[in-house]
Amino acid sequence: MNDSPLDLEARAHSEHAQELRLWLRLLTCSQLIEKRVRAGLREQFDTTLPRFDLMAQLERHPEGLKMKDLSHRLMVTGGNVTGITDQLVNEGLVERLDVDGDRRAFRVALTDLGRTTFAEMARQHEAWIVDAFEGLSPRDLDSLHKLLGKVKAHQLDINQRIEE
Amino acid sequence: MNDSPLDLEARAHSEHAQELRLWLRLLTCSQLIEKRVRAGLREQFDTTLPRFDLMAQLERHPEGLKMKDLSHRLMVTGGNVTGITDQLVNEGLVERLDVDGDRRAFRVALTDLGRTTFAEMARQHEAWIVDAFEGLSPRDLDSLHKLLGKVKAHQLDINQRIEE
DNA sequence: TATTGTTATACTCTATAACTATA
DNA sequence: TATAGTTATAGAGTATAACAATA
Repeated sequence: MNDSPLDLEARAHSEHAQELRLWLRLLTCSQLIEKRVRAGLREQFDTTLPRFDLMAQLERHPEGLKMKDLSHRLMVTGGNVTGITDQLVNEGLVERLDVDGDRRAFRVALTDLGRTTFAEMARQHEAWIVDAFEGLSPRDLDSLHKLLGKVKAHQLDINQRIEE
Repeated sequence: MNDSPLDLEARAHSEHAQELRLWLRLLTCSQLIEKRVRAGLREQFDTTLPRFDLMAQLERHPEGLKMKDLSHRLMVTGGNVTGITDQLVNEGLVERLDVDGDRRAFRVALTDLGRTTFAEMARQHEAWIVDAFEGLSPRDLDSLHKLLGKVKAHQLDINQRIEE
């Protein structure tokens, strides 16, 4: 498969070099970890990250989530959620349940099989992630989390401005 | 298009909650920024991130890069590089040049048009990135860069072990 | 009229494997 | 035999837009 280094960080060269370098490093880190997670999900569970993410959302909402909520939470458009949900329904991991008082919508929820399957995947997923941050002290983890919190807050801020 | 928050961070709940939360936040941040960059490249330049990344590599190597080097640097397999390169060649942004002493290979390099086109894109790209990290002080930027440096080093470390 | 969800379509990116041509 | 690159294929993910059913 892929080799190692990737020279993505190579393209920083202006007065805003600091921001560019940071972005490229951020992108590199998340791509490297994400590649590992995707590969693991495919090899060990024959599944994909979007499917895992959808199930993760449902695990936190045992009563189920409407398609629209899923679409919003997963940051993808409706048609995609339909597709992924269909796959999971076909495999018996997920089911569509009625919503009282709105016959257009329904709740998507994990089945028993879905719950036990997800538990296994989540356990393994956790191990990959712990491994990914192995080199960092608890203090580092905390600093990183806080700094990224600022970044995230600013992004959501921008998005909100755009939506209005 | 997409709304705002995304509840991806919702799935953290074990003794390793710290690592999981960090990963989900890291993923969220890079996805939010990446979405903005992709949208901008599409809307303003009718191009894509992989194409931009390929051109960015070439800009740093005016003498050109071999397909294999590009494949390695961009972390994708050879067939993909052929495809993206073909597109860029068709649009006159990039060209394939001979390599002395190896008639199997050639150098891919930016054309004059490619160079001026890329310069424009890079200028805009930089503005998006600066904007994305607007809320952070130079000190924050630096801390973040260093911490992510540890993460990256560890990932490359793991990859190396796997390759051997 | 607006909303929920589906369907149909098209495009990009990706990996894999078989292939050609050089080395 | 090994390497550089291409081709062919298949699959995942995405957005868009038109559509049906219900509110």
